[in-house]
Amino acid sequence: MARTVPAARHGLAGQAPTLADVAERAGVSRQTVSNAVNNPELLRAATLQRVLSVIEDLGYSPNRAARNLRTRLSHQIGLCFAPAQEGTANATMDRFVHSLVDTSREAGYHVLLFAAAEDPASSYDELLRSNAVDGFVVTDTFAGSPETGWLAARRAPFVAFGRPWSQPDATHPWVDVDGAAGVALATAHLVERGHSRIAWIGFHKGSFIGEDRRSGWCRVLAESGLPSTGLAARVDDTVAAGREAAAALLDQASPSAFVCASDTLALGVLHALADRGLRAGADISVVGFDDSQAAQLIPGGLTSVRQPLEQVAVEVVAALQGLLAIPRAPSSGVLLEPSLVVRGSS
Amino acid sequence: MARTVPAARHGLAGQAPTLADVAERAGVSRQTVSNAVNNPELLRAATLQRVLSVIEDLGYSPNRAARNLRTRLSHQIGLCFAPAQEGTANATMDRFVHSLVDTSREAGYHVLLFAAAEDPASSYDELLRSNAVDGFVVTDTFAGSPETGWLAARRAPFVAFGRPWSQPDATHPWVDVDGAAGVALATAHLVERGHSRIAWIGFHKGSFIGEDRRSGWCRVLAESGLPSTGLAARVDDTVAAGREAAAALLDQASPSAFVCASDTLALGVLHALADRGLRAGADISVVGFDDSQAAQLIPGGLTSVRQPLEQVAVEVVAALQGLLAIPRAPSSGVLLEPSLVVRGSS
DNA sequence: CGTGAGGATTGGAACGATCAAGGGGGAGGT
DNA sequence: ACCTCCCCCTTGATCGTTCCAATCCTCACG
Repeated sequence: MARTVPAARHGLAGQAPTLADVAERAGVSRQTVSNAVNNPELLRAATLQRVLSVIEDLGYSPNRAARNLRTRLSHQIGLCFAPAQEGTANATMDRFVHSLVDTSREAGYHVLLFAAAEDPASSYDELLRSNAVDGFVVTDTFAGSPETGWLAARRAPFVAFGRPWSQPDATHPWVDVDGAAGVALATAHLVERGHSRIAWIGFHKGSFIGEDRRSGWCRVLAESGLPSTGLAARVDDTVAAGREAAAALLDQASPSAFVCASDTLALGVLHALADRGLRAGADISVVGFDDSQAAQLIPGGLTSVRQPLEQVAVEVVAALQGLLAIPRAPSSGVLLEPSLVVRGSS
Repeated sequence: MARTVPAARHGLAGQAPTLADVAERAGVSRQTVSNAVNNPELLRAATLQRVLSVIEDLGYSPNRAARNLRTRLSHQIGLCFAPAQEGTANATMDRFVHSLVDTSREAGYHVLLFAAAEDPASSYDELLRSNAVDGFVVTDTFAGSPETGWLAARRAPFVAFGRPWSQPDATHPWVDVDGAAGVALATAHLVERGHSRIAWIGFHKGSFIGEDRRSGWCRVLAESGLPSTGLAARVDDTVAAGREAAAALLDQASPSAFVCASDTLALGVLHALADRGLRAGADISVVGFDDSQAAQLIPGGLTSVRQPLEQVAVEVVAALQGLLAIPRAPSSGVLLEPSLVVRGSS
């Protein structure tokens, strides 16, 4: 029946000190130590000082599991990690994830990665039911993904990076980058450079993102009184498709510049130019979208639209915090402005 | 004094069912439900069946926090996420992280990301003390990072992606890719193509990785009876440095091919070639290292050494599992062979 | 038919934190 | 002197799971 005396543990190496250990050593109760950590303003200055110094001495950190169990909060955010497709220049994930991790840390959250299983819903569901995460950050709502609808129905806290294109009645918070504005920047830049026949290579018509970006091109051309007919192509997001589309446009519409919906497509254009001995920048201008490593590093450099991913992360975390503080808060969307990074290709 | 009857909870939406709920409904004890989940072989077939179907009905998932608290295991792996530097073509993180997440899931682990704070040790320490993770995966031991030494001293379970170059007496498990073998592949490939003056552009002498990779170049040249003197440069890992080094070598040593320690440097070489109107592949061959997006997508394509990151992840997880199963297991290192992806630049 | 062996199942305690409610004591008002 | 209030701190209960030891059941065997 002999209960282990807490004091006996102090010697045991490898045994992390608990709140009770700190309490005993500081001569206060467990709750007081807890308050010292979570609500320091409740303690008298002298007591706080004493407790904190013991915490320091013992190297105490609250046990996450115990805290999570009691508070029903994990202080973890789930993120489904979809890496860049091989063969594309998509560059968002790396930078975004880093920003998200940084921002989350400041907000007291950790980022838990998971991969989508065969059944997408089950991964989310399992994490949620088991209380492993407090909420989710959902990216790639690009493709009109079903996750958002599913999570919303389940009343799970989540913030989307990407607008709910296909569900105009969606009520979840989201953060997105104004692709149309980015492409408008790019197009205006080319107009300013004196180009009058500016072509567009974008995604298929079914892509909301593609059409949104395209609208920026349309708008600036219209505002500038420049032609757009016959100057647009809509293709798959691959280098090969961009190359073919560029070749066709060069043959049929003699453009002097290309604006592309992605760096991948822009690289396709560069291929097509190289095929004909044309020089990017000098002979034909090219602008991409995403500011990928490839855009930054290829000889000459590729002018590209850069998404403010750091700020996206900040807004996402802010929205998620709001959501967790007030579960049924009114939803809202945040639209951020991208910038244009000018390099040798224009 | 009225205790809430468990049955009362069934109606409450939003309240996740607990083990006790399942037990009551299945007419067994909590422990039996626990066994059904964790040690099904202990139950009689009929009982197991019954319990599992109730679990299914109720949509029960064990509460992670409670389980972690009791077992002192979090089933989470910590990974310090260092994104690719802007302005370089380093491409390892994205692919590796994805593979790690996938492999971990199969092994029953989740990946927890964190960012290195000002004090590197404190981030690791806090996660460890608070029991947020069971172990770590440490990358970037490239720079002879102090984390490994610190973690080892703390007897924290961790596996390094990267050899303990600077600590030959290190006893932790590690997984690495044989850079020398990769560069040897690349050099042999160029020799086979008929090149006899093959230059090397690598990292500064202090870089163990750089010297390792360089040794692959040396070895193949020696084996082939080809010259190496005057054909090597050691510079910063930037495009600009690669460009300058290539220019200098072209002027002074008239090489017909370049092998580089990174795609970043190789892109610098491509710049230098472009500066002089030389065509990569046709006039001068170039091989990079890392198979970055830029290597894959630039016009012509850049031949590059590709690390088997998927397999690295598998080995890392396996090593970590072993470590967690037997804390003081003898350490071991795993060295994997990279492959060469041949593209237009050679 | 009792009995022991061994597998299946159970109840109580514990993991380490927070919540909710309950004191002790000094200051201030009556 | 007494009551009240507020501040600071303590005590007991609880979150949902697993560990441990004990109990129940089943069945073969003497």
